[in-house]
Amino acid sequence: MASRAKLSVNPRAEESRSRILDSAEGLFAHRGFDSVTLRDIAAPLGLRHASLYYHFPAGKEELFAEVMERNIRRHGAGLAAAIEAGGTRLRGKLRGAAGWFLSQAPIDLIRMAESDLKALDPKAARKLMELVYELILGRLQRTIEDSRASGEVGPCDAGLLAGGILGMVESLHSVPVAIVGRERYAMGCELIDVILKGIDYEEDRDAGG
Amino acid sequence: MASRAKLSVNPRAEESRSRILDSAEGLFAHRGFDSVTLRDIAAPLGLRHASLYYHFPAGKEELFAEVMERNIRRHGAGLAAAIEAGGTRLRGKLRGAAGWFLSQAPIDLIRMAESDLKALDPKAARKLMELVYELILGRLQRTIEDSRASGEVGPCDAGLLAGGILGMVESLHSVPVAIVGRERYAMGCELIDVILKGIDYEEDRDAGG
DNA sequence: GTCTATATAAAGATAGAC
DNA sequence: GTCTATCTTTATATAGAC
Repeated sequence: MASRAKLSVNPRAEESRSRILDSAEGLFAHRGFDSVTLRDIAAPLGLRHASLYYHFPAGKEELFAEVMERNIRRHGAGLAAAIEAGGTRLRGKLRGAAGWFLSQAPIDLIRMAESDLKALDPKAARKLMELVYELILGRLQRTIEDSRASGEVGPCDAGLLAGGILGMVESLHSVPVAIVGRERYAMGCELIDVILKGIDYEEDRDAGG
Repeated sequence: MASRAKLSVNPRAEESRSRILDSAEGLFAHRGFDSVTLRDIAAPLGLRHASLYYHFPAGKEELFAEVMERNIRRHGAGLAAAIEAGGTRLRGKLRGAAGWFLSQAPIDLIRMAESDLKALDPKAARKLMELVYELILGRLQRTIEDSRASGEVGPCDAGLLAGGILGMVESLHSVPVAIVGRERYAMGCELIDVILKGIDYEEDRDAGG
């Protein structure tokens, strides 16, 4: 975020740049690097794809890397806020997290690891993965660890659970809500309740902190 | 599987066709429809991409649809065998399932739903999704329901849990084993144990059946 | 800043030789 | 059955006008 050399301080340029990132974020998040073309990104903005090169001279790869970093940071910030808003108990925090994840485009870590990141140079790919671990998985993990420290839950591998919960909740993105006839958030809460029971969560114990 | 009009009964053709499907299966499973080219599929077989059109006259889409169907059926069969081999208790069955999933290329349902299947005509896409539900998620669901019926676990939404377990276990494909220093299968077992405890699994109760 | 026009590369697909 | 050769389309990317 800090090391990028800005081409201009023109507010019009910055806004245009930001709108491009917004458009690209949704498309890349849903369909991945290879499935999205620069024309897909430019068209909804009324732009020609060539115009994107003014803002991202190095082309698609640079745009994608920047979009992904922004996406992960935004996800992390939203997650932190959702956990915070969930209250002092772990159940509320995890429900908040689930609500946040399900309100956003999926974070498909499998596709990221197996496909998207292989299109980037290894250094950029590594950076993005580290951001995911730091801002998303790490946040979830620390939330669980805090509850563990305060005795709200029993012994458990918080890092493993964080990944498991994320994978579990994100997988709800692919369920056809119209067919199963149930809201994703409600399903997320039920799954979280199973996990909580599985790690001896007790609502009545003091949450500390 | 039954309705395809075979171009030939020549055993050489059938074998070649089968080798193409094998090559394509691994590539498509890991990287998805758009990221794999016909040249990627043909090259490792010492073939030119044009030769694929002999076996799949309708081109990439036909090849992909057939590969995916085969992949799902193979996955379902392997899953059934792994569950069977897991013994009579739910814990063993689910561990068998986890071991199977982790021995195969990831099933990325998010990518399938959000990206891959959109490249197919809706009828073919629908068929593939139904196969996933019938042969993979359905199998897991029935396994849980059987244990529920025999009193091995408490009340639970088996369909929801099946999806949750699949998403949870598949997400292990993206963890960097070299960094966390733990086998994926061991992590899968630990997550399954949490789920089982969360649905009141009791090893000692009679599993019935 | 965005455009048009174009270069270049790579993709899916087809025709016809062998 | 697989090849070579080629067509067409669609990408990314660049150059230069406005």
